[in-house]
Amino acid sequence: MDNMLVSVETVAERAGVSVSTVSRALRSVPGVSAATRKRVQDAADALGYSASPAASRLATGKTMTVGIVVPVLAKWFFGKVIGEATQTLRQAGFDVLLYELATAEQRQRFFGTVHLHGRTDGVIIMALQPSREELESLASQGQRVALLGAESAGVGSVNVDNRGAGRAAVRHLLNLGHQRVAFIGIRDEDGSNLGGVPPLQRLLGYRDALGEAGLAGGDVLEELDENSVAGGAAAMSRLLVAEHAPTAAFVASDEMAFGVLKVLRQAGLDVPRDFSVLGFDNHELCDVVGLTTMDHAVAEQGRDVAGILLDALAGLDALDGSVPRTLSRTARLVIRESTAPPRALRSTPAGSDSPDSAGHSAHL
Amino acid sequence: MDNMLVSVETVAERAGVSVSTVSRALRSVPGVSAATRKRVQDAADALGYSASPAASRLATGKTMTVGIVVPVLAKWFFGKVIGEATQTLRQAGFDVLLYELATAEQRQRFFGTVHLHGRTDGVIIMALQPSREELESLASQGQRVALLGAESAGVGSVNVDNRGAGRAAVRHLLNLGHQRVAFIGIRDEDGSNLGGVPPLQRLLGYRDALGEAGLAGGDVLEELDENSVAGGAAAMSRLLVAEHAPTAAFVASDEMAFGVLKVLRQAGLDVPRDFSVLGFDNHELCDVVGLTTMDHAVAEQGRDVAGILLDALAGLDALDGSVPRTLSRTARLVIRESTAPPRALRSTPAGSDSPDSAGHSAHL
DNA sequence: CATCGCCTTGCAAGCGCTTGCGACACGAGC
DNA sequence: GCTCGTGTCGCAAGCGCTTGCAAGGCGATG
Repeated sequence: MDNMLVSVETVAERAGVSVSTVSRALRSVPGVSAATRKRVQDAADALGYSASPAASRLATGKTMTVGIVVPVLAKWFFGKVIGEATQTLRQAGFDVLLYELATAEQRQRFFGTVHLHGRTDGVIIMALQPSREELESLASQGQRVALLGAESAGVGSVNVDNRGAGRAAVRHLLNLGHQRVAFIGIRDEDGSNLGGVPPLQRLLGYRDALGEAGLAGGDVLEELDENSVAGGAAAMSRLLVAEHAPTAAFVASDEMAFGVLKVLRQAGLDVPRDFSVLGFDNHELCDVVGLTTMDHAVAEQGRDVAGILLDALAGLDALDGSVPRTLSRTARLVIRESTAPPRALRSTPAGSDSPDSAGHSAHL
Repeated sequence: MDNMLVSVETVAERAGVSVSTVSRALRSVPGVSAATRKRVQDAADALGYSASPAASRLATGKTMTVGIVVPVLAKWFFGKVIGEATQTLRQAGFDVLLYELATAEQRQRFFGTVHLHGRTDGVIIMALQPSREELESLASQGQRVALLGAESAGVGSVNVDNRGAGRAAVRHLLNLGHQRVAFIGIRDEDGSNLGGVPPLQRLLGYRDALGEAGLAGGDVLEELDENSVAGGAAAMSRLLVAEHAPTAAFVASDEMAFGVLKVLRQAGLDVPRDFSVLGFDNHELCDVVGLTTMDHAVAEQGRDVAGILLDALAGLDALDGSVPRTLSRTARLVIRESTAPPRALRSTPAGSDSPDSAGHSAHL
């Protein structure tokens, strides 16, 4: 209830002990009898005391804060994963400092200067592949690091098997009978590698599947664009004018897939009758539009990466040079209404299935 | 380049001055000649020096950090608005600490204890209506406050005219000829008032419009549920079994509207031929599904609320007791393909318009 | 009964920065 | 030539907490 005027001293006086005892008692440091500890605790409660973080940070060197770095906040994936991570971190008593590195210039500035030192004990870097020097810079600032959607030797990370997932996704399309399957992927914005590694892995998985099916020889049906509805739409538009247009597409993100669905609709093509679309993320709106996609347990990833950083932070004290944990999960196919066999393969002649066979077509 | 070992002293030695001069020079405090200032600056740069935030916080009492409090992160609206706000804050040299208050219990704990004191200089509270005591608690912790989606005397805030917007939305439906317009709103989760004031205002606007049109007498067509796709779907399902089902609905959030569209589709009803839907937010996916909605410039709101807090923080020094700024913006209708005159009013007999008149129907 | 060791507690020295105040040098004004 | 003001700078006292170390009290031990 009281305000900023209460300091250790006030508590010490009220409890009739020294400040050092107060400090020890409140932090459960051994060396204080249960009786005094309780007395101190009561006094602190009564006064509404809360230790000044600045002072204890200065004295201990620990900030009990971790940073989370993301390329962009206003995307479902990041909101979700940050939300989960912060809950986990908060439970462990950590505050979280947020850094959005939207442009290459911001990224440059962030890694180029000593900013984190004394602000955070560790940092979670999401969907950004830090270079060796960048990691070293962080280490020299005393930061523990955990990566999500990236990997680096000696650094804890959580990943999904994007290549395997890409392959599985395309296999599904192939198994349905599609011969011409396109890939719509994420292009790095402004030249830098903001796109990250996962998108590339998905592309490789796509090629894997095509190669295994003996379909690698044909003309390439790979289109990259920015990771957004508009980007997906633009990419699909380009595909529509290809010499031999595809009958299905594996899209590297659900948001882009939404754009793809939009363009297909505008083109008068029915999904999945005329064209199949398979996304990636299992975005919360997939269910609404009936998009088949690859789910990679986004919430769990957030929890995992937070846990890994917490481990690394704990390992600071336990001086066993334990290697940081690295997790990899495999994505799973979620079938909805945007994928089906290609038209040519239907048992009934084209057009015989009613245009509005409700419940069997995607809804965009 | 160097690490944590550089402190003011190192810089002072290298520049051949005292630590106090270094401190003043680096912070552009008057009382240092241009020559020495440059010398100090060079020395600091050469050493890669960066002042320990903990130490300067302890000494000055200012943290150069602001907190952002949101009820949930994984929603498009919050991601967007936080993103914009953090950019603005960072430009002003502030770090941002993130607090997600997902449950009533977390909210209780957050406001019930002195947590912010010494951690942040101010806090932006989003979509949460803080009580008088809660605000006083924050003030006693030395926090400046700015609100988004809430109002309180003496506190800066940004708001949209939700009531006017609700009224405008319903007017649009009424003008199209709808007689039975439903309202689907946001219900507070777990009993607390997490729903906030804006949803209530939208409901009042709905009633305003109905009243003005002389339609207030009929049976109530108001359904509340949680702010999510599922919630919207559930609410719409309930409306479908009403004695006299509505022909249009104004939905208090786009996400809920998506759920509404989903249920309508499942029920075999065409939007907008059989039913009109009007949402709220102008969610980035509205364009994809063709949802008519009320736009309230989300990004601008983020920038505005950050600016207001920044002003309040600056006003700390300038001791004119200037009243905090309060902004209110009006939403605007964005027409897409989910609204149209009710079936009964069509110029052509029912059914004569082809079922797949592309470009004129919503796509869910 | 004296001694030793352990458990509690307090003292005081920092942690790295900021800032009021005094010291000093210099040019101006009488 | 002396005083005074202005502009630069350094000294040292904190800011509020943590922690190594020493002091004191106690029961256990020989």
